[in-house]
Amino acid sequence: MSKKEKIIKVASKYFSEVGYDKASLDDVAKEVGVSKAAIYYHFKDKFALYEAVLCSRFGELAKIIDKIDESKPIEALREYIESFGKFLVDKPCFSAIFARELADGAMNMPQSCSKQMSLNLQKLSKILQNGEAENIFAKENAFMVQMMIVTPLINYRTTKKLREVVMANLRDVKNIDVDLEDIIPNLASKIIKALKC
Amino acid sequence: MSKKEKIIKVASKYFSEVGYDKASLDDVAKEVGVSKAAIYYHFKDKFALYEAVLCSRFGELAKIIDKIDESKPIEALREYIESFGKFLVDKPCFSAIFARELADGAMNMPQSCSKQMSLNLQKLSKILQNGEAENIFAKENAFMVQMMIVTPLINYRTTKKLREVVMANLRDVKNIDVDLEDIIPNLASKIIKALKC
DNA sequence: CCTTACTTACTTACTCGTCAGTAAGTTTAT
DNA sequence: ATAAACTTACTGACGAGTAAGTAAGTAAGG
Repeated sequence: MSKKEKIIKVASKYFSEVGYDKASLDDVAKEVGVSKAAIYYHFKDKFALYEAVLCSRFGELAKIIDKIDESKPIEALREYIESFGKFLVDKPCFSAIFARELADGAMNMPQSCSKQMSLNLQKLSKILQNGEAENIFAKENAFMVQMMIVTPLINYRTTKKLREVVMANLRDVKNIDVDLEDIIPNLASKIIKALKC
Repeated sequence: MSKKEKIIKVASKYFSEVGYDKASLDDVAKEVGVSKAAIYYHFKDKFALYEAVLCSRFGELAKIIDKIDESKPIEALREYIESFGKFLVDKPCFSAIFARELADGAMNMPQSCSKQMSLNLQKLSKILQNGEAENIFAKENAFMVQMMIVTPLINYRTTKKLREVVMANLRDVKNIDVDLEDIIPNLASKIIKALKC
């Protein structure tokens, strides 16, 4: 792995763990084993490094989503949700970064990333429209459905500690802290049920 | 309104708009019309001010949720979702702060707040259990249902600009940017449908 | 095949701005 | 008079970004 790739990898860990502002490039440099100026050799500034992290992830995701066959609406919707879920499981840093980005109003999301998010939404929109044409789904606001899928999943990862605190507070509420992997098919089934005519 | 209350109000605006780290107490002080040291007269440090903001909001929310009559599961669930939604509409600063807190893993959420969040979850859990006992709902993970309710709603507010960007990218995907008020009953119906046996 | 010119990929050592937090003094209300 | 509610003016630390230097490699010319 090149130094540049290593910088991206370590930076994505820091951005994920502590957020953009608290992530210190001094720390990133120290962990990579280079000087801070080496980061500035490869990236124009802190934000360019963040862009590199974000774009690589959103690019991978968009590729996966793009492959989904949208002809059978229910199967396609399940695959859409499960693909997204699997991506979060595979890329543990992505959940927190994405969640922060949404919470932040996607204020500093590079154009290329928002374009790829748009493509994902377009895919979902087509799936829903096909379902509507076949009288399987009712007419829906695609963005809202997107939010129903994306936000519970990305925030599930980020709230692990919160679940522990809540479980400590409430002894009678059980079985709260389930693995993300088990949550995904459950959410998929619920959303499909909610959308079916 | 006392200076202290005014500080909390302005601070909550800044925390909401730019997040904890970027919110500068110099800016808060300037907008309130006091010196920064006046903030330190009323609050031990920046985090204590943040706690005050957070606790006042979570306290109000918990009071509202606590009043819900949980005997009729479906009506109670609808009221739970709509009360939460209404709270977000009434307190526009809360969405972003809550969203950031969840994205952050609720790392710096004061105990008193996580306790009140636990109480909300307990209410939801009771509603679900009553529904289960009456064979209206299946057995559910209350935390996951909580996430399905809370995360789309809080992130809906924060993603207004993202929706505009997406709509500019995709001309054929229409009617995405609906008011939060209209989203709430829609989400409530969908979640109830998803949970019904 | 070896020297010169140039590039790549860094390092060291700094600057500069911002911002949380404070010490000490001042005004205001009771 | 004295306590509460401030203000002024500062410190100290941290972190983004940079200027200047350098070792190692590559290409070109003689």
